[in-house]
Amino acid sequence: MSLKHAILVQLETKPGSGYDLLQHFKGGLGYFWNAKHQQIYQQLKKLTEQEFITFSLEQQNGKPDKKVYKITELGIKELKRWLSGSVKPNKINDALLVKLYGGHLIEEDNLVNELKCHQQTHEKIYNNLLEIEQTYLNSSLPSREKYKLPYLTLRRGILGEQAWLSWAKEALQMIKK
Amino acid sequence: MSLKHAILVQLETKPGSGYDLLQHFKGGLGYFWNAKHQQIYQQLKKLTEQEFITFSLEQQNGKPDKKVYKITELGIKELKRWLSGSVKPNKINDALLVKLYGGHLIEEDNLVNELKCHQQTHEKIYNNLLEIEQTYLNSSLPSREKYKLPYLTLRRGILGEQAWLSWAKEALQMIKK
DNA sequence: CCTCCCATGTAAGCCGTTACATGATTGC
DNA sequence: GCAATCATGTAACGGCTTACATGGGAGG
Repeated sequence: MSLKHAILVQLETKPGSGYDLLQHFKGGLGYFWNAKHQQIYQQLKKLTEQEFITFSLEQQNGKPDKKVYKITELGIKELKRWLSGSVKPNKINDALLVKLYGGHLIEEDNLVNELKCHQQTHEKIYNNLLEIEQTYLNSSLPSREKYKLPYLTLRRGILGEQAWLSWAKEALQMIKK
Repeated sequence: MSLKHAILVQLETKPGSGYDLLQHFKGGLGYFWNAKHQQIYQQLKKLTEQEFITFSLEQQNGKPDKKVYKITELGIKELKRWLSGSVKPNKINDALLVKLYGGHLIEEDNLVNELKCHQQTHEKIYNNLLEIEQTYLNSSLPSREKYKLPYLTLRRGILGEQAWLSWAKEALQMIKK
């Protein structure tokens, strides 16, 4: 049930539309949570009903209208309540590993191709994260201080992807042998 | 929708009860998928209806009866079909990172404690995985060859946990500064 | 023309969690 | 006595995915 709180956290730092939130969830700093637009719009609706957020309509020229959401006092209270509680360690449900585990039932080429395909995806994400890190590291000291905690989530992404890529290299070598 | 296939993969290597499967999902080699008993029993029911698995009742002395499931020909066919397809990269939904991201709203001590608490959990998992690795590495060559692919999923776990622990160390240092 | 981007939603259905339920045995 | 382990399930609810739906503007 953290999508709600992931949205609240984002809106607390900066008001935005459902579409804006979606971009964040796709992009780098949204590394920590994934959501599709359908789910985001549904949650925004619920959060509005609960009065944790409000929205104002913004007209744009040449583009559709936007609903710009921002967090309310009540929303900040709820967010603080949630942040003060403890969260459960992340659980891992990785379909690729299920496939590997049962890999003896299929052709080796299939396995190798799948791994290489995933490797490419992870390399892209990794490079993307490194770019964002560079932007952070080149920013001013007060800015770096301000975004210290979000930067830590970025670091989690970077170290996680490094580990994934090391593993993939090792795995490909071992399969080919 | 991979829990079904995670179960099939497990039953393909060795028949077992719902309870046995649960232990696998909790223990080391089940690192790649998580499930609670309620969900496992439900899926076993569905898989039985679809005739991908069958079960036989086994009586035990001093313990409740067991339903020992095993995969059918049809089940193996279905499993091979699924294994031959491609799977999507894993998505990350990490509540701890959401909490960190919004950490400026709560006290630093809260954040540090939460991190340390998760650190302990991950250390336990890590040590557990290393133990299993030792058992694998000390096994006979034909055995090592046989469990080559499951071993790769174990390696994923080990490298993943190493990365997590490195990150946590870094994060704690950075927060305290 | 076709595709991508912007921007928002509804509805159906499966996936997963939480709560509830039972009952014997073993160890502290 | 109390908790843990073995062993299996049902029911309700909320989370998440997939499919369907609309509609204008920009660029190739």
